[in-house]
Amino acid sequence: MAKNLKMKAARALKDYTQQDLAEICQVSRQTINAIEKGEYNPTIHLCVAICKALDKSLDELFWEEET
Amino acid sequence: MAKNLKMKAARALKDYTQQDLAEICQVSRQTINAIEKGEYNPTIHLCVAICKALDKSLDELFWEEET
DNA sequence: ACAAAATGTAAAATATAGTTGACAAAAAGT
DNA sequence: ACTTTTTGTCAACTATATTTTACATTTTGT
Repeated sequence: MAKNLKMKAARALKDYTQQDLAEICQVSRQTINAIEKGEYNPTIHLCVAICKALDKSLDELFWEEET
Repeated sequence: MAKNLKMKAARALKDYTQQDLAEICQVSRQTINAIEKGEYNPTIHLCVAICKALDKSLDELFWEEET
């Protein structure tokens, strides 16, 4: 899996630390870190929570062009 | 969780059975069934595969308005 | 240079996504 | 009415998302 730089950028735009975002989404900091690093595929529910926290759409942050 | 009727409708529009969609997405028929029934949250990777199979966007099929 | 905050990372545990096989109920075809 | 296809559902299993604890590294602030 590829790194999620779009998510990292959107988080930076909001001036949230990984910890901040984790708390808003009610997951651990490591989970946010792992998603940004592309280490695993989060559930859609978590993706939606992240999108709402960052004021972005699913397509903006999580669409994957490659197979 | 709520039923995913938008996904069911998009599948109907393509004239795919749950089995058809499952094979395209390389998951079991029961998994597709469970997602349409709203029994669990799929991973983003699977959501993207479903969207591609049904020619829909993530926002069209998987955005959740409620918390 | 130093301290504090933020990020990267790893191992062991838990929760839940997804599989497999099997059968019943409902819908569609003839 | 009958047969076939599709869908719903259940139980036991496997794979993996996510947690917790803990520590090292990097970045930021003073």
